[in-house]
Amino acid sequence: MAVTLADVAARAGVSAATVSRVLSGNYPVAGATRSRVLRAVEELEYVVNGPASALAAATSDLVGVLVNDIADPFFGIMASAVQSELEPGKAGRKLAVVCNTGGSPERELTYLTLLQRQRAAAVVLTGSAVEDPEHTAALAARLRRMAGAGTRVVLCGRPPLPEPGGPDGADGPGSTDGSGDADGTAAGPVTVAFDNRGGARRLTEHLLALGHRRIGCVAGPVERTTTRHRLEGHRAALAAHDPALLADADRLTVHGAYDRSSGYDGALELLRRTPDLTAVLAANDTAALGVCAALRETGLRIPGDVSVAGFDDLPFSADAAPALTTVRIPLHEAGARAGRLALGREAVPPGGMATVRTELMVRASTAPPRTGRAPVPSGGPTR
Amino acid sequence: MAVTLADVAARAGVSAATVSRVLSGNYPVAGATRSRVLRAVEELEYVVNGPASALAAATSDLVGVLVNDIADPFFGIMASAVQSELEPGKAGRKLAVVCNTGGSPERELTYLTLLQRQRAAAVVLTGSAVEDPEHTAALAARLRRMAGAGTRVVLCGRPPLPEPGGPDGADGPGSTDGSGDADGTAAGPVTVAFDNRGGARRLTEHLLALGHRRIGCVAGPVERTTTRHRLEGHRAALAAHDPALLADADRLTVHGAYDRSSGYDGALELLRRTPDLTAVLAANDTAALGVCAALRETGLRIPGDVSVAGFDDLPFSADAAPALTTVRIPLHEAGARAGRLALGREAVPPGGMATVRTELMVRASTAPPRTGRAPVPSGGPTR
DNA sequence: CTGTTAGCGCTTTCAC
DNA sequence: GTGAAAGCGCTAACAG
Repeated sequence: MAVTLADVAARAGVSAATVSRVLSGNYPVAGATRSRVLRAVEELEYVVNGPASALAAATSDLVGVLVNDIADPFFGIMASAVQSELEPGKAGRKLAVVCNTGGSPERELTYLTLLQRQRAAAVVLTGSAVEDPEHTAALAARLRRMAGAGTRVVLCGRPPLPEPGGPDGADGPGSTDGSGDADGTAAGPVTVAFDNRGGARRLTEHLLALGHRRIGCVAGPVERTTTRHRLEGHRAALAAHDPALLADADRLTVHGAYDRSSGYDGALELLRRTPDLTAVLAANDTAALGVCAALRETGLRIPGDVSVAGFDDLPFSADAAPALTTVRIPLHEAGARAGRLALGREAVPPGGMATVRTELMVRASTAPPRTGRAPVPSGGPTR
Repeated sequence: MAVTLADVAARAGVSAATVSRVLSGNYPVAGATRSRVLRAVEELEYVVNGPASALAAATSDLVGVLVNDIADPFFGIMASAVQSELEPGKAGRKLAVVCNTGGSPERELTYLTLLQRQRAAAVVLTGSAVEDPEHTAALAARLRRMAGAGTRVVLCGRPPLPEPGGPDGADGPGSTDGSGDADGTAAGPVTVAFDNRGGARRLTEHLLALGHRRIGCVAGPVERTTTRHRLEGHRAALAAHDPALLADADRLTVHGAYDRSSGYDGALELLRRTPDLTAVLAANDTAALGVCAALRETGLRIPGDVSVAGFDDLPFSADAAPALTTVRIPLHEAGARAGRLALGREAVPPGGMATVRTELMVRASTAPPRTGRAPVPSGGPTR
């Protein structure tokens, strides 16, 4: 059907092996022969058969990038950065496979299986991980197996995997061969973590310094590492400032997804519970936009009546009105680093983990609380 | 090294062929045998070798999705939609490969080669196409070849490919086999186009109806189909309303990328050229945010002094302050449809092309022009 | 430097 | 219903 190596070899008057060598370029070939082969390739419009070469060479040039939501720029930026590192010299070009898990543990595993089938050269898991112990164990086992088989595993924006840990009886055979395959490339998973805790803590300290005491939190989904870390940072700041503030923390916290409508709904719920709150911390910038919309529709001014802060510092945050105070995560740098790690082009950090610093970006959406503000105007939101 | 089909067969006490049949499920196998095989698979933690099976079956389960900028939600939303259609029943699961071309023609071709190597089941090209004749011809030829080889080709958000057209001598052998390979699946490229022209036209008509006459345009990159179509729609509306308006059209148009800073810079340039303009049309919503920022920093109010409109209706547009008047493109629906077409799960529309309607979304950023407004305040932007 | 020779792991007729 | 055998197209030792 299609043109094969043999066809090219025939036309160039050489053996298939020679054509293969010319194409992969990792072997000495006479200049004359090489150009003759190249010409034949051109003339026949030959295109290497990927599966065949992957089968014979037992390697593939696929790199999987798992994201929780590709429509969210948070992931788009990281994916783009990972991919930008995947094309060094024309030769070792890798193909990034972006897989959208939708945040579902099952799909995460499913895609990993697909990637495993393809004998992917590496996989990069981005964003928060689900904290269900069962899933975590299954995921860790799967990733360890892939790493053992030579696939590089990089975690970007989530904490390291738990160690093999506790005994795990009732398992099929072959479950004890966890040790590396004497392969050399089979280092365990590498992590590029974000300092969500520190960022959240600094953000809350900023609000506290401005004089806020009743700070609402529209947190992310429960059972997610990122959600937990940001909340922990927030509460640590509260505790350090005045342990008494912790008393109201639960009432001042609602959970939702990392999206606009969760911010909108969450803000309304918070306002219902605590009409006199003076600030709202959103799960991320996207949710912050929803919070702002809800406040505005309720008749509250930002930051006059209520201060609002986001997280991530996505591109649109600086352009929101008012510009959003948020915590910047160097997503591009983190993704690029993950990409290099996935290719083995960067030394693995000590302990297999690097933490990316986050930076507080103070902008117009936060200001000192207005003392003695009247509670929520009657009427409620207009939508 | 890894567990193979033969290992599973041995453990289950059957032949490799039987295991293969059980796994692919497209062949009658005795119930008892099937469960025995399945158990062996479980116990051995067997994972199919993708390349090997792709080689033997001469098909792959990869679907390539080419995007111009994965960090842009415009593409993220479409990619996500395409992918969401790629997993019907557990069985025929396809793996979406999102490739970021960065809008570069070379990379577009490079990725297509990579996909061709992998014998991708389908490729979906999203977003605007570069209009360089040479590239267009190369791209069309390449896509036709892939389609001829059985790969489904879908264009989403760009116009159909040109027909083979003019004679193209001086070509290698095998360049005349363009006709389908009697394969059945080898239909030519299918297109899901956006009605950019109509949307732009309606947007401009809206502005015209409000009373605007000096409308600036921060258009997208030159030589891009989307840019040209939106500009054509704009000018058609102008011409229909009053041909005299066309005279200033060129002076009132600047080009940039589809990003925030292009909108920012473009708005300043437009203001410099035409201080008394009363409205600005941005290339897309992201650029519109930049336009708004520039206007605000210049001391102009939106829509009081200048109306602003975007294009695409990305999620954040409704939350901008003021909420952005824009043209909604049903990106998710379009992407989903492209995904179904790529899988052959939806009938090819007549003529191989479907046009997705666009919808004018009138919000708060556009209003009647203020008559007799004073020109740009002195001082200029503060950044 | 180049050709020969074996497979890589799976799918798929064709017999039984 | 199941097994046997013949490749799919390429790479990777070995010879020469």
